[in-house]
Amino acid sequence: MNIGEIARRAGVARSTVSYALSGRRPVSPATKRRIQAVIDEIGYRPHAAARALKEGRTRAIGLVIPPASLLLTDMQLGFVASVVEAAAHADLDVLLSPSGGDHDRSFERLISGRRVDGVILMEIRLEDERVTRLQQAGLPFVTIGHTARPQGTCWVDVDYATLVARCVHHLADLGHRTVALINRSTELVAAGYGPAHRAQAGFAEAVRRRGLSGMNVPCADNPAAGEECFEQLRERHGEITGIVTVNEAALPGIQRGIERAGVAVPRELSIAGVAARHWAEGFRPQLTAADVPTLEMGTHAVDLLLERIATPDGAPRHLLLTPPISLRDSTGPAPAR
Amino acid sequence: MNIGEIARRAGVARSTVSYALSGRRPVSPATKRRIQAVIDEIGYRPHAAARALKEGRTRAIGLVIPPASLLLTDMQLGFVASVVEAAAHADLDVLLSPSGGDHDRSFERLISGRRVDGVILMEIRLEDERVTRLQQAGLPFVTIGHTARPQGTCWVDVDYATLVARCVHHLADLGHRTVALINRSTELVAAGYGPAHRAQAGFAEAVRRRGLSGMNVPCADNPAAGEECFEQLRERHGEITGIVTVNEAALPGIQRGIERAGVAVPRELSIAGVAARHWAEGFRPQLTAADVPTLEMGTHAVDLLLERIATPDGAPRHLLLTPPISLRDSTGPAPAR
DNA sequence: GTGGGCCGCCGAACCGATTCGACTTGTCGG
DNA sequence: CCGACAAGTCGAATCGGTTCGGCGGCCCAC
Repeated sequence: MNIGEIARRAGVARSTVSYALSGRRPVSPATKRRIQAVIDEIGYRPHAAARALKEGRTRAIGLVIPPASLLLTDMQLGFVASVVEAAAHADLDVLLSPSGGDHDRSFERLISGRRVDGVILMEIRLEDERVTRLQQAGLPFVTIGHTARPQGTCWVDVDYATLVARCVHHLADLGHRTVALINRSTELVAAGYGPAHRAQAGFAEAVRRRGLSGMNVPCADNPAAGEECFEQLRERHGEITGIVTVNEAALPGIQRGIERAGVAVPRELSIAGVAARHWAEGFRPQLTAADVPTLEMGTHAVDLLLERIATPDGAPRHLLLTPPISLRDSTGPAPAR
Repeated sequence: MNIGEIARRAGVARSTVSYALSGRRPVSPATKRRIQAVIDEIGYRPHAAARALKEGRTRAIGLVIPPASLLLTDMQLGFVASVVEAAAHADLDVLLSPSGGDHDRSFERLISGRRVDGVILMEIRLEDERVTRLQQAGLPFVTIGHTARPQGTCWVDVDYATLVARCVHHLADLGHRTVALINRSTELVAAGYGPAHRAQAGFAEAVRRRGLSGMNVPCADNPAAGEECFEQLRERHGEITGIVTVNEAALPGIQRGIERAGVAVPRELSIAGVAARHWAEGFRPQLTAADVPTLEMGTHAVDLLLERIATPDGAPRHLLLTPPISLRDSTGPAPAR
């Protein structure tokens, strides 16, 4: 069931079959029909490897995800899903590669084995050796999130600094004077994870501008940590009336803490944040939040990558998204003293 | 940077380079060293497509996942992660293919484009056309979960019927007389989703054997549905003292319902279930449950697949796992009347 | 009637690896 | 001293596509 077999059965040359399928040269309607009939009959499809070898491109992209041992957050999962979706739409296959840990063989295979035409990188660090590696290999790539020197690369990101700042402004507008940021974990910040850094920076700046008193609280990415974090906050800093959170995975824990403490939201305490819509709407009461558009981001990443594959020497394009804050039920006027 | 270039620089024939790398024929130590030196210098790796073309295998496997629009449950995510992990360990690449919905092009590309050496299928239905398609294509495959006629295929599955039955027996042993099963959604059952069917069957059988009164309650895969489901159960069937659940995604909602209703677990109500350990331990109080060994299952699936690829005509092997029930804090003696 | 141009198709080269048969050495035994 | 044998290497064929140059036949214009 190769192209030669099709050609034989249709009584033409292999090249004619190829041209009939690709349309790169005219083929008479009669011949085209005969070829198509044979193909329909035996269900032929070009051999991907043979085509890749000759064409010099694989019609596949790589998606580099955090190592599997760490559980993916819902947001990361959303990216993966949307990238896969968008790629399928563009008739591209997606090769999954865990990176970090001891999985660098997989990453290396992807790159130097020329298995893919381009790569999408998730969970970028401010200094990221994978970016360096891809640059030196000359393989087109797009990152979700950006490094410390974002100019030279293509990326899609959410403007955490601005979004967190907007949350702070929103709370300040409602009269809150003392607010806290529940950030990602200390380890992530130490590892140079951009969103955590930028959230912190945006928070600090907005707090300063509005003359509020604010504190930055690190929190691991899981419900238990969220609950503990919330309890400590209540215990030690009872004066806080507004919370901003960028830690999606901690939300269920925060909610649990709130309910156990019997705090009324938003009457006694307001909460705003940055989260995937799915999580914001799952929160009780529904969370006022900037909804991270994971689906759009995956689509954009694939689009940018395709563009870059087509013109590798074009100017690198970026996309910094600033989704609007959806006002839901978790924020309200600051309680009277 | 192809094998010819290496050969040229090392002053040998291309075939010699190939033999030096594969070791399929003896090459003198001196030549081998010279070749290795050149390779180390310019960082050569064989071109995956060329190798695949000649060898007739791609060193990649396909992983067919539910369509991305549906959010993956934590358990499904665990499978994906463990398959990717295990594959990386065996130096295999993983091609992701969403299936169902309008994504069948992607599935078809995988198969007839011979992009992969084998396929792992998730979320199998009792009657599944993808299985039929793979069989007729003669492509080795392993399913996670099994169809109505499991004899002819390779699969790895969790014995839902037995596990649910064990939960029922556990509750019965503790003196509970009226129990409910919180199952997956009505749609899934209607679509012929095996685990939901088998959970129901196992529950019914165990309830009958122990002479309990029991009811089967369908529930969608999300927290909100879980909460509603729990509330209805309390409202209409207050006599229930034991709950068995196989609906992982509903757990947070169930927990919320319990807390809002102020029910004491396990004093007033016992809960047991089947869930990934991660979820069972995240439940408050920690959930007595059969921990679905997602990590093991992915590893086994890859192992079975590799075996099948090596000997496509061997007898199909299955693996039906029955993990033990971990006794945690959510079950206790039935309350006295 | 003949030359030019175009349409439709064919044959061969090529992509980068693997693998088989054959060839050149060198060594050892008879 | 010559033949057998083994070790080490080379050249060519092959996998299944795509693509380039060329060739035959037909139509049309001069």
